[in-house]
Amino acid sequence: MELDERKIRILTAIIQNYQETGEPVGSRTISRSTDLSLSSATIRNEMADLEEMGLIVQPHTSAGRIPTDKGYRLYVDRMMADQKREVTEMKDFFVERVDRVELYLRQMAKMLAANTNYATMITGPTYNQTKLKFIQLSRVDANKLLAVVVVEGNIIKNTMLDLVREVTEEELLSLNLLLNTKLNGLTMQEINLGLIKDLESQAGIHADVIREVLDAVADAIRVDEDMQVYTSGATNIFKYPELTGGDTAQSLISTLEDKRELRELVQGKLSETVPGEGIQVYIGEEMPMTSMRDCSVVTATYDLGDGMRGTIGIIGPKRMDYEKVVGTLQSVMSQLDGAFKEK
Amino acid sequence: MELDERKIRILTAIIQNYQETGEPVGSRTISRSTDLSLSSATIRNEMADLEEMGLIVQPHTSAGRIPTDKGYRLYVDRMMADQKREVTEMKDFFVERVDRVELYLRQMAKMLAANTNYATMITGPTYNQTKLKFIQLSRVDANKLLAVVVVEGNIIKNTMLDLVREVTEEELLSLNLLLNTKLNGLTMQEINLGLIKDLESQAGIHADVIREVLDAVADAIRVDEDMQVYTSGATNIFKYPELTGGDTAQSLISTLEDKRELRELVQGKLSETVPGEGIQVYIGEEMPMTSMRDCSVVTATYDLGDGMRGTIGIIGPKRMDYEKVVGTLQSVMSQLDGAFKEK
DNA sequence: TGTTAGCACTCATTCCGGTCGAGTGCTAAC
DNA sequence: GTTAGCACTCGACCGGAATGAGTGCTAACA
Repeated sequence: MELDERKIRILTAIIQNYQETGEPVGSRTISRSTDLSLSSATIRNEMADLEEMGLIVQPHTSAGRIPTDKGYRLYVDRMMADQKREVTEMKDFFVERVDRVELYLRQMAKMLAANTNYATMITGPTYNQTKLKFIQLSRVDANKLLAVVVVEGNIIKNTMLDLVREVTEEELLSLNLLLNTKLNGLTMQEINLGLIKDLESQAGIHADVIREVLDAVADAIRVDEDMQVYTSGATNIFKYPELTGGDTAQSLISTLEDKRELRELVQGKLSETVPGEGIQVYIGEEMPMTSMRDCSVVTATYDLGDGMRGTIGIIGPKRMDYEKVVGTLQSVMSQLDGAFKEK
Repeated sequence: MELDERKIRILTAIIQNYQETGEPVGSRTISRSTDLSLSSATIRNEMADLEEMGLIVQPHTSAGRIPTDKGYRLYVDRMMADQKREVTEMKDFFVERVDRVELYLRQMAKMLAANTNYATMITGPTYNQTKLKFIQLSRVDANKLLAVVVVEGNIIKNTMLDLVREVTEEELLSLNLLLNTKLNGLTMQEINLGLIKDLESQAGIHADVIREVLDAVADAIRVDEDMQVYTSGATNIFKYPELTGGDTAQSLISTLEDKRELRELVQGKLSETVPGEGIQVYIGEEMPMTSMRDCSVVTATYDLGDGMRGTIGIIGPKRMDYEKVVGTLQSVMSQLDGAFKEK
């Protein structure tokens, strides 16, 4: 079966109409709304073809047609290919510049949800490739040290560590000096066993302490476990009747609330993301999570500079306004790009 | 109208039955379920009295009765007066001891939600009365300082500050020493203008810098703005049909998601909480927020020691199991009590 | 060969009337 | 004061008729 220009225009018309109304769209509607000036009967013939091709279905006999996942996929792919997409302007897009990434991302999620009317999620950046900038050990109690670690982008992390062995004031001082001179500017990957051995021998204090300190440092900038996920606008999904029927709404909100699952998803996806464009669309069954089988998810990877990358996701019904969402995400990307980079 | 023992037993029976089923309860049901051995007709007479007193209503003619807010209030007040309440044991109540209060509270909220099947919220502690324990200024960049503030309970806060004026290494060293000796052990309230003047004169460096640093310290331990609120189990409300009808579920979840409103509520409530027992019950209309008009909220104030107090709230339908909830909260309170105190 | 008008058909939705049953209020008897 | 009996109310449920949007198919038309 040939997929000619007219069929595509009809498919597009169906998708766009369904996007607005959420109702199955009939042949008459298409016949009037498009500028093809074809009668409903002709449209019906074409629609029969489109259905045969698996791009649209009717939810029940004698109802209008709605697009299938495959239909959306075709539409989205064509849309993504059109590079002449204009960046949609955003209302109220003013996020105050703060030094806390966390707050920034939280606001960003909120803003995105308000602008798109979909649910949003945004993950904190991973620090994989990030360079250490500053390490400071301070005595807080007799046998309690506070380790403060600053990485590039001025992200601050800290942990408290209980010492098994006493450390003198002088040892602490030299340890601080040693750590800063040796580790500064290195990424986590670059701190290998050889370097650790090297440090241990040079420290002049017991190896246990060094080991403990390094563990704390690693702990402070650990990525997997406490990668934060911020969500917003979960209740937006109530705006789409096709998601509120049954318990899809409930399970969806559950997934958004319990961030663990989202985190795993993102970590799985992130690794396979192509570094290029970065914006990806997952439609219905393409999502691994069952709770999102009735949704589409658009993700984008942001880069705060210095290899600190995270993911933004927009979760909505399959009939979401892909064009707007992709545009919005691109505009956000450009805002985020290097937002925390040194000026 | 006299409220004798028998009426109270009937009211209690109605409330408890309604608690389980969520359906209006009829006279026959009461007649069989209680050990009063009265016929349904007698119960009907009593129920008519109870209705006249405004303790129960029928949702429509010829339906069973359900308790009113006033009825619940009576029930709860009597229950709270019974001090011989046994502490309900909790399943899976093992929160790993962590040094991060945040994580701890988050887990706590989750655990509570899982145990009670209601939605829960828990606020981070306020630091009003908290004493400073340790201050550390470190140079990160040429004109960027990192201020790390540790308060009692080993809560760590930090901010980055940009200096308008250069500070030498020696100045930094003496500043650290000065700050620690002068401010250690003081609460925020105790750092007044006289003390600041004193510091400025002793510092031997420009007053601007002192001012900037103190602002940063104040900023780091500021309480109002970024008091965190952790919620969990929001989707539990889907388990109660009377909350899912209409858009109450939606607006409820919205309120839980958008923590701002909760924060304001808690801040309002907290101030008027009597320091004694601490557990309070708000039924239906007693809540200031319209989105919670169909709910009851049970709150408790916890004390981590050193005056770090916060609030735990459990949000459920009016027919929530007050007895269990109050018991659970009390058990949690005893766990939390001084959990972060130095041993 | 592509397009269109007409027509019969399908099927979800809505409305309506009837039945059912749980529950009540009232009265009279115990 | 308690209970049995009875009429009454009203929501819930069910089945059928009416409605209407939308389709597929066929035949006519350009």
